[in-house]
Amino acid sequence: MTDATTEITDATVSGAPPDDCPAAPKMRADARRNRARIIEAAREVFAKTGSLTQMDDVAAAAGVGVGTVYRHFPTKDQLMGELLLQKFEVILRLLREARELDGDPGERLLESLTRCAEEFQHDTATQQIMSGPQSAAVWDSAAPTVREVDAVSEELIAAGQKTGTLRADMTVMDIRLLMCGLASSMADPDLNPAWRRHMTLITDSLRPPARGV
Amino acid sequence: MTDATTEITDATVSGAPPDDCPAAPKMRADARRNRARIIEAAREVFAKTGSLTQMDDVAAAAGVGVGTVYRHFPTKDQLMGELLLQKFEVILRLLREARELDGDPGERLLESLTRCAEEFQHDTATQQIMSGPQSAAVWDSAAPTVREVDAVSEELIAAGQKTGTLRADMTVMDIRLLMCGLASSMADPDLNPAWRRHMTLITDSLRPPARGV
Amino acid sequence: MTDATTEITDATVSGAPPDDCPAAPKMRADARRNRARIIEAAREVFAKTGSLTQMDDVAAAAGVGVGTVYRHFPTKDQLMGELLLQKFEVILRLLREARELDGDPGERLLESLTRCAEEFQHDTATQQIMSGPQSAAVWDSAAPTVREVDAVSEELIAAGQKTGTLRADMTVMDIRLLMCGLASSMADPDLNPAWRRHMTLITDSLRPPARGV
Amino acid sequence: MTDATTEITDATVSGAPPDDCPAAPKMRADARRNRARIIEAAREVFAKTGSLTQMDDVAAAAGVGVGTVYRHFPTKDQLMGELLLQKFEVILRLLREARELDGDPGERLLESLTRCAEEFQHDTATQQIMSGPQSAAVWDSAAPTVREVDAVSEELIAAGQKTGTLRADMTVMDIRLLMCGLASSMADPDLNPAWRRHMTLITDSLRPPARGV
DNA sequence: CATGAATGAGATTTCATTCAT
DNA sequence: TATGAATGAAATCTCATTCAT
Repeated sequence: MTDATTEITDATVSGAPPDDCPAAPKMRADARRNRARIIEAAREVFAKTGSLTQMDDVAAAAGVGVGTVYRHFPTKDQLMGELLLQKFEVILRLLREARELDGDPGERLLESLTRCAEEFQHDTATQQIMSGPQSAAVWDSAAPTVREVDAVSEELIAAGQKTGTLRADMTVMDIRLLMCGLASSMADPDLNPAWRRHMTLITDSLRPPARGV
Repeated sequence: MTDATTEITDATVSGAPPDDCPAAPKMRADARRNRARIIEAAREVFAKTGSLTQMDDVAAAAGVGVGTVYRHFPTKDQLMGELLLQKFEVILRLLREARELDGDPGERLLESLTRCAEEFQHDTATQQIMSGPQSAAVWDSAAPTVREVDAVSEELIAAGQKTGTLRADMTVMDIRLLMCGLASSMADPDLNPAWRRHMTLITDSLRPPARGV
Repeated sequence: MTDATTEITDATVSGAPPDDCPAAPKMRADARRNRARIIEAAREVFAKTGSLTQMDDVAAAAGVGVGTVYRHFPTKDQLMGELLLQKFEVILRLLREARELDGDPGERLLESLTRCAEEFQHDTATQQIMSGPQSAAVWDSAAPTVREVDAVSEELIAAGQKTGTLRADMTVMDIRLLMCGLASSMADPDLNPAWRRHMTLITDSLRPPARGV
Repeated sequence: MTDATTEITDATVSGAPPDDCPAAPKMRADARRNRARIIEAAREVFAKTGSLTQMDDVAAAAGVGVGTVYRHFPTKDQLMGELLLQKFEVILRLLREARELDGDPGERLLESLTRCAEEFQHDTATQQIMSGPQSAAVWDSAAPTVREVDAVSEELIAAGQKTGTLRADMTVMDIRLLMCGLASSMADPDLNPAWRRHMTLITDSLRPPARGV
């Protein structure tokens, strides 16, 4: 990873709390610790139980009272949004890494899609949020990161199309469609075990088709 | 198509209420009318509100009391299951028709997948039920039809593989994965308009990939 | 049984529908048949399920529609009242028979209390009605018969006190208290098997106590 | 009575919440206050409306929301169970006191039965719960106390039989049968005023009958 | 600030009773 | 007249969110 990437990553990924939220840099030490514990606990319990997880469960898992959870995330949607944001920050990092690596950019993109999928693999909540009909508010805080993800993707797509690895008509929309679909099949216990097969089909559909575009 | 097949299709698709349900052939005229209204209303309101739709809303939309809804569908899951069942009956019919038509069976299959998708296109209810995380009971009544769908699909896949239209490693599981994914992206208002593009990608991914299986 | 008794029994017991009810002597043959079937079915299903039996169940057991049940018994309470009435008619008959028999009247009374209990033994509904807090309406139609039962009881008590078999301070109220209590313990699945023991205690408590009244 | 026994009695009777319930000693002051208010309100409203009392009514009577009632008693059965438990704790105390007193143990037992009855006298709720057909779960939390009551009763019975005060064939089951019966007649507004008479009959039936066992 | 008790608007489901067929 | 479909007022229980301690 280059320095440039690291800088961007740090600024965008790590701290990055929503402005209206007491996660500002000057947060008290214990508050920051609590916030971290809550997010960690939320990730685990949402991953297990999906979006029907209750706020009380998150609080219990974090070892704090519900009130504390609400102090940091005034809404269940905002808490889920934070989890989503963090996932997309990881995704963004993966794509940026792919962009910096040597080798065919198309292949790099396809490989990082698989890596992204691996991030979802055990995270029921993210699967459900990505696939399902959630309240729009969940996406609010992740939106800027999603836009960055799209930007990096576009670069990679363009480069991959030049080398002929990716189909000429491919756009970021394709990635959204397919990854949304993947998340959905992953969220289904029956289909989840076959997710790598699904990934293969997705990958193949993004290469130039045998019969031409 | 043979007469026998047609008969079976008709018999299975049109009436086809679950055995334990008051939709038996000899239902009273008004009851049958109400049942139809409830299903229609359910489809509409589920499309609007998603799976968090309430039974009261269905009843109100159908212009009947809740009790009436419950008389016809003793459980919310069973009502959702009925919506699913009806869609799958249509799908089954489409696939059977494809099987009987002349021309390359692989192409027939791919075309009928598109036709199936057209069935979902405006049916947010089914999209959400298919893509979302539902209690398993929702699938109960549709299960036999789903199995028949799989059976017909398998025939078409085998034939399509012989003529080289479909990839050699394709199975019905692929269809499930991809169609579940399609339903999911369709259910997202942002992605829905691009569903034909999603369908194209799906179709392409089921043909033999350029680089071989 | 003497003729006199038979006459009374016939008049009081068999026909005897409440005045506001279409069970009047001039009921149509099929209506009378239906009424009988309903009562019979109600007795069985109430005996099994107790007072939480539903009207639909009664109708189903009788092989008629709910509407028909309601034609004969405008209220669940009235249907239960009819069952109660019939039980008390049997009780009345038993007590009258006791009165006519030879031998010590006190012993006759105590024996018929046991016989009455045998009538309840398998009839959960009557047990519950007698012991539990039911809507007063249930007792309405049985009330006159209950009064007759009391009258006969009083005769037997007086006679039994003369021969010294029954305690001198005994009244019909004692019977009510004790039989209500018996019904209650019978209604409890744990206590029910011991009901004959309960009966023994009851019987003993109605004889002159060892230490005098 | 030894000091130890007294201590245990106190410990068991006063606080004594079920272990799985938020009534643990370290409950917040307001929570404990609310819990007490709920129990008190429940007793009143159950006394009035019987076991068809609704949780909403209890909540309203206690001046709290339904949610609060459910926080303390996750089930209606558990709430009723608590009422029962508290009564049986009083009963247990009465019997233990009887065991420690001087004088004939049989007489002590019979007297404490009357005292127990006095506890029910104005508590329609307990009367109905004891006499009526309740779901078995209602008895769950009181079960251990009931067993202790039985144990103490057995001691007293054995001692009372030795002195000839109690009938030779008496068992705890007799007490259950008779007290269940008493509760039932008490619950009936018509019979309630005569409950002391009922108690007399019960007492007499537990002494050796004149004609021998 | 943290806590977790309290809130109360629903959510699903039941069932005595009514009424169109 | 008989039928059984329709009714809808409860009843129990849940859970995101608030607020007193």
